[in-house]
Amino acid sequence: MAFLLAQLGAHAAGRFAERIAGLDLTPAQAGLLRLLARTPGRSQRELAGDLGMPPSRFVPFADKLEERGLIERRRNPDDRRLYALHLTPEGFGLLGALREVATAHEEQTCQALSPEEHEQLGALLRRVAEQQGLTPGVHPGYRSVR
Amino acid sequence: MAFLLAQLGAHAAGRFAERIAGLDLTPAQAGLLRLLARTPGRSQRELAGDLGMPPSRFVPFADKLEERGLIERRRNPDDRRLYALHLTPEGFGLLGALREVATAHEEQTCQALSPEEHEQLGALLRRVAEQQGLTPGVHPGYRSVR
DNA sequence: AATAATGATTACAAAGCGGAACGATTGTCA
DNA sequence: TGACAATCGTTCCGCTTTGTAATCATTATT
Repeated sequence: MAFLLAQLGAHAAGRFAERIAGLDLTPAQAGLLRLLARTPGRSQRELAGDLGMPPSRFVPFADKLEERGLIERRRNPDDRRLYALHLTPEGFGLLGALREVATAHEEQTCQALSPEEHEQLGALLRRVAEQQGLTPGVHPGYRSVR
Repeated sequence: MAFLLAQLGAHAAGRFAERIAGLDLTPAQAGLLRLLARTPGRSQRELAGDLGMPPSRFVPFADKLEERGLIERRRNPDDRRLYALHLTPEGFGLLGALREVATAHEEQTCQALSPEEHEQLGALLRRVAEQQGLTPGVHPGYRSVR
């Protein structure tokens, strides 16, 4: 059943990747936008950690989003070593489109379930996730498997 | 909740990968052993398709397992173009160890649930998987996301 | 004031990826 | 029967992705 979980998880992740490709986003990019929406102003190293990538790789990764005008690097006056990353207004706009895609994806994925079962499944998964020590909203699948 | 599914799936897959690393196996390698245990004698192209990798990449992939004496390429007398892949006795032996790891992984993953809930979760996931058109036992996560 | 530690960045080598092309074998069809 | 297309396994190759180590600027430590 853990196999089922991995199988379905990969399937859901794959379908989601296809959908957001229409917005010209990869799953990792969407993950960063989501992280910035929830907690703005964090340093690149922190964010890289949450996304599971080495800091060296985060730099060109953030560059692309900055060039597209979706995120912004602001200097931290208290500590000029680190940047504070923020969403631009364009970034917030794209985040809105992202949410729409996410809810459509949600519906399509759980099509087989009644609303009650849907809720039931969510409750069970949350219990498992919590016991496993997963941080809500942080997706460990962006990084390779070690 | 589709996000939760992907998150948990990646987590489960990652932990499983760590476990079987002790057997010097990657998830894809374990997947091939499992496929061969269920249906021996299939061609490389078929197996590559199930694992979601191009045939060109399957060759060195199978080479490693053959060098370790876990699988065997037998010529098909009826059609000498294709090989028939089989598990060796050593391969069966390792498969046994693999099953033990899998059940331990299963237990550890669903620790938070009672036996009834465990069964309940499995039933829900199977319903979703079937409706989504997933082939039982075939893990789409070995291939990159398209 | 000197040295260590931290964040962002660059440089670079290694591995992984899939498509195209090739030889061997088999199917098709006139 | 013979020519041609199709299939399987394999090799080749360019491209991308990956993580580690070195570098520079800034801050903490002593």
